[in-house]
Amino acid sequence: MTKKEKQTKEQAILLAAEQEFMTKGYDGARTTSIAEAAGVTHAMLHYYFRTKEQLFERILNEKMALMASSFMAVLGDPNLPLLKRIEQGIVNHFDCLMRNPELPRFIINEVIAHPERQKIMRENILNLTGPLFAQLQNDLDSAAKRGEVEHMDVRMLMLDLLSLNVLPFLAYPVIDNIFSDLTGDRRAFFEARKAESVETIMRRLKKPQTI
Amino acid sequence: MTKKEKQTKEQAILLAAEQEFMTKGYDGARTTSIAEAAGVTHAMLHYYFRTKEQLFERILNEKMALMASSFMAVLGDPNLPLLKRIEQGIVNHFDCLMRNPELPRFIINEVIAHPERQKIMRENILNLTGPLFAQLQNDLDSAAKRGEVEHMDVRMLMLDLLSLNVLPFLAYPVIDNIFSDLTGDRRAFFEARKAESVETIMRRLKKPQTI
DNA sequence: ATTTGCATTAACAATTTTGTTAGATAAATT
DNA sequence: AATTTATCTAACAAAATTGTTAATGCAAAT
Repeated sequence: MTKKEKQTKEQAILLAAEQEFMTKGYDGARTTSIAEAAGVTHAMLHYYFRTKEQLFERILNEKMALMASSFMAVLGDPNLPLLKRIEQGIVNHFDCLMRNPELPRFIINEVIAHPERQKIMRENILNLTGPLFAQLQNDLDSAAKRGEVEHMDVRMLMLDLLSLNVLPFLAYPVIDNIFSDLTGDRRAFFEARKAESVETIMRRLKKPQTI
Repeated sequence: MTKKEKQTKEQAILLAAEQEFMTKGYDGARTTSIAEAAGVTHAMLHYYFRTKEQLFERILNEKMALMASSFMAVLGDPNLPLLKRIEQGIVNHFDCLMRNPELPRFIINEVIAHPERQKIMRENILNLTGPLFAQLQNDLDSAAKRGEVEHMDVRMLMLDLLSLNVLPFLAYPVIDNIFSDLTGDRRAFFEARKAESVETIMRRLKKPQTI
């Protein structure tokens, strides 16, 4: 067997593991199912990755990086005017979620199941985004002083935004049961939600015009 | 052993099961841990509930009912003026979540893990809330015609509201890592989020005053 | 060509986890 | 009191699940 074919097998395991872990979580995933889906004996899985735990860490790290990049996306282009920038951030972030709809649920569940992983996450995300959030807070304050927007804590704004963007993905199967007619066309539903996120955040930020 | 003591044992198992299932989910829960936490032999667990699956169903049904009642809470008192009513709905719903912070995650995860349970949920929730949502849509339309609020699809409004209210609970451990200073005082954090939900939804609904 | 080292397999093993059962004990019913 | 029924325990059992290992094959390096 050539080197290329070896890499293919290892890759196949990683791919199958990603699928299994993302949909069933660590506890629900079975190493035998992963091996079977990858088309290899389950001994191979242990040969390449030692333990279920270590294989999982590979996937988790990958997804943590994705999570971090989604937090970067939300910040938008700092050269744009503030409101345009935030609108762009919302759209970027939402599009990122459309490409990775099960990402939030996976991260949340696994961080809660193993709180010791919170440290990894803090390092992965906070260090990258912390200074950028601070920068955005400055820009917000300036715009507020000029009367362009309401004065707001950037963290509260981010939470509003993340809530509106993330929950439809997190709770899709539940929403689908309650508002089935609304979600029938999945693509259209998410496009509508994206627009609604923008609208709601813009209204949260814009100063009401007084007479 | 008297009847009362028997009920106590059965109750102890249910209580321990609730704790275990809510925090670890079906896959992560162990019947032996439940029995141990309840202070009984694990044979007793099988004696009273036959299987892990059946014990789980008991807990799930209980939580589905709670979920349904939280959806009722969100609708508020129909006799209040529309905006007051919606504000009250948000606060009711949020308070309900404060008393049951892990409810949304539990329901979402278990419904996704076993899609056949979606039917149970539909019956539990949609039948109760469906007509009431339709009623609220009427009230919204009337108020919009009178120019008091923006015209909105009630389902989109509900999703905005549920998103803002639910996500802080769903993602608390993650948020806690990113905005640790904000969440340090857990109670204060949630009170602030409650107010923010109200503020954001009110701004989403109110017509901007034109000159 | 021989050696070296990685890749692979099949069989095995340990542990965990759920579930059962037969028999003992207590409670309720007659 | 005798009988019946429900509760309880300890031991056992089956299955699933993760992980190991010894033997084998194969490719590349020497």
